[in-house]
Amino acid sequence: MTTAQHAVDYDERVISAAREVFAQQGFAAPVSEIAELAGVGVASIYRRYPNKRRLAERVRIAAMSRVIAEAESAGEVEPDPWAAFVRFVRGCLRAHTGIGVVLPPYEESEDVSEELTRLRQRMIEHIEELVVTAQRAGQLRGDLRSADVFLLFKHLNPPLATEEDRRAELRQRYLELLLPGLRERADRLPGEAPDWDELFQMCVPGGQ
Amino acid sequence: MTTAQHAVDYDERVISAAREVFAQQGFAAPVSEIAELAGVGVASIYRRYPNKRRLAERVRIAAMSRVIAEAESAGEVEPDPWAAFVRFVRGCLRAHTGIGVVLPPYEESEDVSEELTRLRQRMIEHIEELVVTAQRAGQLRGDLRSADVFLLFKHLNPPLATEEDRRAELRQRYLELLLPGLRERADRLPGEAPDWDELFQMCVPGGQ
DNA sequence: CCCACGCGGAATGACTCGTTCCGGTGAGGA
DNA sequence: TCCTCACCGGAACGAGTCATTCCGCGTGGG
Repeated sequence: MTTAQHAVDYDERVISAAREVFAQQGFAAPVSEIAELAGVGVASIYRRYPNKRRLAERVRIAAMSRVIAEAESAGEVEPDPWAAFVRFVRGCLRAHTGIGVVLPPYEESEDVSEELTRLRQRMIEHIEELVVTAQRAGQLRGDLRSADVFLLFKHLNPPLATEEDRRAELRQRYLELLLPGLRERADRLPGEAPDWDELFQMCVPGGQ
Repeated sequence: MTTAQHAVDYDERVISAAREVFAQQGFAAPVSEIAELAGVGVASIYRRYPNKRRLAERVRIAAMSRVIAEAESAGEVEPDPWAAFVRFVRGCLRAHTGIGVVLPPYEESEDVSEELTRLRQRMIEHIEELVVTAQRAGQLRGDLRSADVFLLFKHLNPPLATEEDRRAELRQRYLELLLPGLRERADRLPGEAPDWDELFQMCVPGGQ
């Protein structure tokens, strides 16, 4: 069964590379890049998946499962609702979760598989629960909706935003979430300060 | 001078359309789309600008000037430092300011014009001042840096993010800015609630 | 009524990317 | 040791996209 084992490894490397590439660059990323990251030839990818779209679907299903797992474990590990919520958000943003792959539609006319639809529903329900629980405890601002969580994820995964995100209304909403967090407050945690020079260089065009 | 006036109108329409298109889709957007939005033929654009890059440079210079103007007027109009800061951020995000065009580098090896460099410096100084002033007044969280403002703008302009933004460190930082704003607090303003159904449909893939 | 001038949009050539094809290679059997 | 053959990497192919250029037309001034 050496051969079969080998095939499994191959699969795993490909899926993992696809998650990373798709999450960072969106589904428009070239297959060749996935192949390179996985250290295989493109043909090996096409030998296992009929086309790019199917590969993407597999990756999405895997990523959604991870998000669900993240939500479940967050609720179990952290008794405090706010802590659970924060743990979930942070967990989803860890690279290996691949939230960036969960968010964007592959294409306008994607015929969504049944499995994907079911997972999506479960995922939403889990997030809903985390939000509502934290709100009932008076720890999460009451006007937050689970849709906001997706919005937040989307903005934290810049390259994945689609046409609609640009709508002024959504930007407005996002800003409303952000600004209150910027005001000085006694209970703010110190937190680690990033390297300011580096941050500047990365954020400002034509950086010195 | 009817002809000259006509040419000016033309120019203005093109620049304005370019700002909109570039801000929304990034500099990779096709020139033809700018032409269509401006209601002119592509040739008319190339008759006035030698190539796409030069057009982009013009647009950036115009946008940076507007950002600077926004910062100046915010400081003058609002005596309260926090209000001035918020007004500036909101002002930059208004479509006609074109902050989305200011942020991204056009390309790796862009030879930045002198004018652009000078404007960039002025812009940074203005933002610095707004931030520091609000901090001295104890209204803006003290760990905010002007670089954060760019980071914020970048994330509020999803399609413009570049390779580097995805670095885990930056995401981490951004999250730190966001999360405190989500906690329940007495002084939170009510604000207008968006249409949740619509928000969901836009944020969740395969939306019902 | 004629004629440049300026315009819109089609044509061109370079390039990217999904998918397929092909020659090489190494493990395993004779 | 040599032969197979299943599997692999990367080159090849065809379609599509986009920056830039070219061309014939409409029109306003003479």
